[in-house]
Amino acid sequence: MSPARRPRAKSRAQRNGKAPRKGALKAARPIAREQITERTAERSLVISIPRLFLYHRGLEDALRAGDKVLTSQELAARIGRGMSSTQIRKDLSYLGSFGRRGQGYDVTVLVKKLGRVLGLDRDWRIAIVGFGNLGHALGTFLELREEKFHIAAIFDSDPQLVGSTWHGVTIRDETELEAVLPELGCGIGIIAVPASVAQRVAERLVRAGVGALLNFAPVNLSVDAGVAVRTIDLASELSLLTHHLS
Amino acid sequence: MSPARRPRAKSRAQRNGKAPRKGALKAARPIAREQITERTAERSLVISIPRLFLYHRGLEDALRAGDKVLTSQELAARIGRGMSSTQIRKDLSYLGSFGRRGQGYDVTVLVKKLGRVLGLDRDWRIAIVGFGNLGHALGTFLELREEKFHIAAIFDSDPQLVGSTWHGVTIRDETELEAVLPELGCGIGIIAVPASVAQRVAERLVRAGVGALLNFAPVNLSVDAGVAVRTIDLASELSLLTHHLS
DNA sequence: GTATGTGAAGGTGTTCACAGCC
DNA sequence: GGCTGTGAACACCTTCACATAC
Repeated sequence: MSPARRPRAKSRAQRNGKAPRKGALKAARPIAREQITERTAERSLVISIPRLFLYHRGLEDALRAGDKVLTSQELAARIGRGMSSTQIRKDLSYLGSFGRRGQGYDVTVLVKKLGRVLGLDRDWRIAIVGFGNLGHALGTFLELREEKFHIAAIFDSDPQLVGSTWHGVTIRDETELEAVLPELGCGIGIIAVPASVAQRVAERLVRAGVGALLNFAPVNLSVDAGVAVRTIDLASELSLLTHHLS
Repeated sequence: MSPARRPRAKSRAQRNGKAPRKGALKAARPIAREQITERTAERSLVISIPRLFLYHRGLEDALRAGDKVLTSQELAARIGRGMSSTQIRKDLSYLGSFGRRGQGYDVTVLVKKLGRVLGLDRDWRIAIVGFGNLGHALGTFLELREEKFHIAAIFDSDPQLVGSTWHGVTIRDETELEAVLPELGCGIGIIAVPASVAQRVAERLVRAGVGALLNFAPVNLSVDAGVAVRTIDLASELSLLTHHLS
């Protein structure tokens, strides 16, 4: 370590003579007593997955625009809103070294790498439960716009709907869920049913082998640890916006 | 300060003789050089709005279940997933002292307080741009399920739709947006148009006086600071789930 | 020169531990 | 006894500053 290398304040470790703390990695933390909830299980550690999606989208845009090489600054500018080039470099460095110093990042290489990390290089089969207005709209949207996602099963409790087909998929009665779903190999379930039955539907989907749920009912689903849940609550989203307005 | 009050490690301030740091509040930070982006502007400071919505929903559930008083632990259990009672108490303490020590929180008082903070005690008028499958589903959902939100204007570019009415609202041509919208007093705009035109629609909504946007197009909208934007990107949500599965 | 990659510093949000009160 | 409210401790994530590489 050469002299004149640390013009900022002295490091905390130097000041108090303690060894750097990062090594321990929360080894012996006392287990929380007041809650049975398992301790998150998800280790996001510095790099955040949602941010990687932003990068991926930005890079895809750049690719469409014809860029072959992109610097972290250019990517940050493309993404906009508060993304710093440093943050991008830091995140990407956790996936390995893909850039060339002095040049930037090869767009195709990086898109491919991110795609693999994010699981975008595979196709996914989806089951929709609840094929009313919302379920129908979601299905249409995905079927038309997203090549990676295929609607492989549809369930509803409305006798008027059950039996008809939609884009080649037969709409089945909700009671058949456990019987039919396992052999269809759907990893993802979309819950577009009223709030009152959402929890029950979630449990049944999980029992049928679905490992991830996208929930549009305004309830906090509780499912086994190991099952991923994302809830999109339109009312909450709107309320967030109103909060900003007042 | 009595003796025997600090069994944990000595405070950083004590160890290195520095005064507590929290006072300064990032006063003279050098302005970022490499980006023109304005410095977030949003101060969330410890308490997070989305979390308050969780509390609000949990309390409403409790109210429906007949609870009059709730402890922070009970609320945490009701919300589930990684909410700690400490976190709840800390957040609520920023809004004032509403609990009774030894007892808990009065549910009705707290619901009302949170509702006021979150802007849930008012009605809101919404404009929907793009009335295809998704726009239609969103409109129906809100009209039927959410009393606080009223669809007050609908725009589409499809001549087949323009002119017809839906729940008493006439569907207008998108070109009329600037002419019609200002006098309808819509604070919120929902963007349910294809990604390719979303940015343009956003700009026009903002010019027509809309202060908050809920965007379903998979693009990062860039709008004036001061306009709130929430983007719900179904593809990204699904991709997040797939990441969990692989 | 330019841009990446990365330890260390710096802030921010969460958790702890306990005083205060019922 | 129980539960709230809160300063301080802590862990996490972001930003800085600079060595390294092109």
